[in-house]
Amino acid sequence: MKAEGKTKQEVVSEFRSGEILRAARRVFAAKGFSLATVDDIAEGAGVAKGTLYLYFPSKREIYLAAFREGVSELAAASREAVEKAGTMREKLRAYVATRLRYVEEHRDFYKIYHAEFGNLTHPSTTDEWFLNVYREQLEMLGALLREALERGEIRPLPTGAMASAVYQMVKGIMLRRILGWSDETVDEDVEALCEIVWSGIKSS
Amino acid sequence: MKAEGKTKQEVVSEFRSGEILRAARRVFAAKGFSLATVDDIAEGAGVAKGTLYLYFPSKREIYLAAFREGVSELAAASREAVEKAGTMREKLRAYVATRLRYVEEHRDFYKIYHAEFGNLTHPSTTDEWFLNVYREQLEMLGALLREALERGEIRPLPTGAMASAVYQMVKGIMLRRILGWSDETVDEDVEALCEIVWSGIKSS
DNA sequence: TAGTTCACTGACTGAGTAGTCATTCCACTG
DNA sequence: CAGTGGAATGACTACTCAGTCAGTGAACTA
Repeated sequence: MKAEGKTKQEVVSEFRSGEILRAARRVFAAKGFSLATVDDIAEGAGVAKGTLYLYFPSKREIYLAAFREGVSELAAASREAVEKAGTMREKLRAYVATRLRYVEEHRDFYKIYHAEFGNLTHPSTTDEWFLNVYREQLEMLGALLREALERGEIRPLPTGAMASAVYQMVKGIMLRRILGWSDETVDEDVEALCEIVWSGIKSS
Repeated sequence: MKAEGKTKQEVVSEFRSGEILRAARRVFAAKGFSLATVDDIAEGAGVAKGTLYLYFPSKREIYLAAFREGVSELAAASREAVEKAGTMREKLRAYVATRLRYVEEHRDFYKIYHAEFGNLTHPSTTDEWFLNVYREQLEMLGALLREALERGEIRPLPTGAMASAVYQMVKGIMLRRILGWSDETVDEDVEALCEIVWSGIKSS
């Protein structure tokens, strides 16, 4: 019972999983789930294919592990940013800024995340899980909007529709940046987006 | 040289291609490109697999044919609606309404269209083609916004970012409807969306 | 009626790939 | 240094599936 911190084995093991996930994210981002092969990932991680299966039970689980990490981080960061901010307008800006910045620094993650959205209408690879994540994300925005609505800060429009619109607007700007179609800096995009959204929903 | 209208063969041939494409759209919408099999489509169309290859050279071409038709229709309808409308605000409403209504009646198409967006960051199935379609769609919106900007109808924000935001907002509402998460009627969604967008961009 | 054509069929082929497992390698122990 | 256990390997298996093609039969033709 050598119970101090981490055993050597644990360290090595974590290092390996980490390397595998890094490689997986690169490969899945570049090719998508179906076209990426397990051999690609093994090669990218610098290990033999068999080794992958010592750490993960299947290709899908590798994918999910690579994906979940980012999704959780992004969701947590968004939530935290919103909670910290004061006024509705500040919350909005915090939300937009946090997400755009996160994606800017995790481009491989964004590509997977974005691709997975495409599967939302035919749940396959990630089954129900990601659908629920999306629902929760919208629900968080929805709750925020309902509160603001009660305080009369925003106009009386269906909050569900507003939440979808805001969420996807942000995602659209992310896509634009990833495709290299934006000349603006992140901050400029944040600024423009906040302007549009806030003018769009605030009570006049 | 029996050159009146269509020969019997042509009629039969068109009927077959039509049936195949209808089946293809159903299958691709339900499973996505990779998980859909050619056998699925053949079964859905009520013909043998070999028959598909009399009408289309490959799985990918079936997919593209099923996809292109809808994309072109939607793009044409959007453009036409916008051109017919008078003021900027009317153009916006025409754009939103046309698209939401089209998707409402072509749900299978929307699922393919939506899924294909996910591949935009790793061009594979549709290669460059769909990327260009998307670019053109944004460009149409962008041009519209630039004109309005020159006339001082909307506020001075980057038109590219605005176009992305608007486009994706509409797409987000489509997704919401397809997932069955919207209690609103199409017209109510159109109304809400127009409100948000117009308030968001019009000059104050 | 016998002959010809051709759309159609579906069993088959071959390529590609997820997952396995007998073997090798190496770090550590006594 | 010999012995041991477990991590790592990669050739191999089992399977899926896009695409093929020899064969069938129904509709025409002479």
